[in-house]
Amino acid sequence: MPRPQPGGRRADSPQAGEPARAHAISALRRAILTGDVAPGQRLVEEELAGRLHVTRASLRAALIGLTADGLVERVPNKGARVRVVSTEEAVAITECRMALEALCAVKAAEHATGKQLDHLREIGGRLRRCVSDEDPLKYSEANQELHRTVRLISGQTVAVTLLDRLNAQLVRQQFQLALRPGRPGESLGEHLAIIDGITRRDPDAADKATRAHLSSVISALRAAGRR
Amino acid sequence: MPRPQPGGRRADSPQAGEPARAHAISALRRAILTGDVAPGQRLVEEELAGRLHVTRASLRAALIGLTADGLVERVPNKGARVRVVSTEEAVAITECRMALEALCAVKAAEHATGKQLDHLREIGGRLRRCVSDEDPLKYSEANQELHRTVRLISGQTVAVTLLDRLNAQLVRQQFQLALRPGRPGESLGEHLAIIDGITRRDPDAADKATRAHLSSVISALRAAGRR
DNA sequence: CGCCGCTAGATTGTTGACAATTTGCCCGGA
DNA sequence: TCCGGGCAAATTGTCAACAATCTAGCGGCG
Repeated sequence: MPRPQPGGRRADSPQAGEPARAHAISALRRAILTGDVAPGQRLVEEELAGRLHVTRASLRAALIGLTADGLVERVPNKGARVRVVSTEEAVAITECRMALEALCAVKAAEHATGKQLDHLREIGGRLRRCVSDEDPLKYSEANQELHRTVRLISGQTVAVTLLDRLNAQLVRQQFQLALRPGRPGESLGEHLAIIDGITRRDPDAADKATRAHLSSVISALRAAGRR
Repeated sequence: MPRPQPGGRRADSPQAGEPARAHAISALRRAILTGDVAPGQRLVEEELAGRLHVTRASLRAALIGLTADGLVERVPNKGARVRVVSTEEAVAITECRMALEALCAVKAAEHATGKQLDHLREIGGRLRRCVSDEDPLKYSEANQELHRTVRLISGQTVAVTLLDRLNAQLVRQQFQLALRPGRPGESLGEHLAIIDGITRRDPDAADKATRAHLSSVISALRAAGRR
């Protein structure tokens, strides 16, 4: 039965448009990001199509889209696999993040509203609390929100789009990093420095703080990759 | 010769793999970049498929790929159009370029081989000659090669990939810019400064020169957009 | 005379079947 | 035993037809 009745289907894909393709994309993306499908694993079109209740054509379109996002690798006539990012690639990606996030931080420092600055300060307080409570998961969460907020304030939609793509490729590494004991406390000062630079409306300080933070992330990535 | 089938398609699409899709992508991309199809123009699947001698499925896959590259805009159930980049968007894109090209310039200054430096100097000489000959087309060409070479030397494959995408969206604007009288002479100094910084292996100078150059490009974009 | 619903055309989204390519395996021979 | 040809299964690439959706023009009604 190709038509799942209104009550049926999954509990997702709410929006209309290209239902099958959109559903396939979001489901696959989620599966990759959460690790439900392992990196390097083959993605056989027919099998996945069956599992997601879409046709091969729709799933193929989804694979093409995810390939552009860097989450999937496709080689002609051989098939698609979940992309594996080596430590070196992760470092290179983070270097690009450094350049782009610094740009966002500068712009954020230049034209943030008072309300937005309050939000940043609030996040800073939350980060502090998470460290003293030794809650790495919540810390990682607040961390993500910090970066996201800085981007939002910057208003650099192009840079934000690029950053979102880059970050999606690193979720696994970042997750591992966040769980390393001591890491949150290590990065807290760097995060606070970024917030400080922006709230003081000092673009240069925000730039330097962002770069310092991501340099530290690169060191941590390298250290984690060596094991 | 790969395998010219007796039926004889067109005189192109030489490589194997996904012949139809690849052919459609390259043909469409070329058409968009050269302006054969105007920005904002609707891209009707059936019509294009017929023109390129591929089926709608293949062409649709190509459209999805080009959408990810930012060359095409697709809205569900309404169709695809050639993406138009406003002046503001062009500026935002160039700001991202600034961040990423500066990164490449720094890396290039840090680890370029002597041979690569010779190549840069050779390009510098060519730029000078084009200005004194007042040949804006050749200048633009050499300009492109300069940026491409810097990226190549940097070895930052991730940044290069992003930059290629960003640049593809700007070809039209850059082309218009290059034809403005006086513009080549204006940017010559900036380009030479970039080359100088890299050949002197001075990352900081390369960084500053690259940013100065792209700031100038942004000014020129704004000026051109106001008319 | 102007506005609303409606039908018809055009266009996109989806489907299942067909063709081409790759890969692993089996079998015969040295 | 080891090697190579070639067959067969699996998988991807392509195709043409079908269904859903949107757009525009037209006639009826207030």
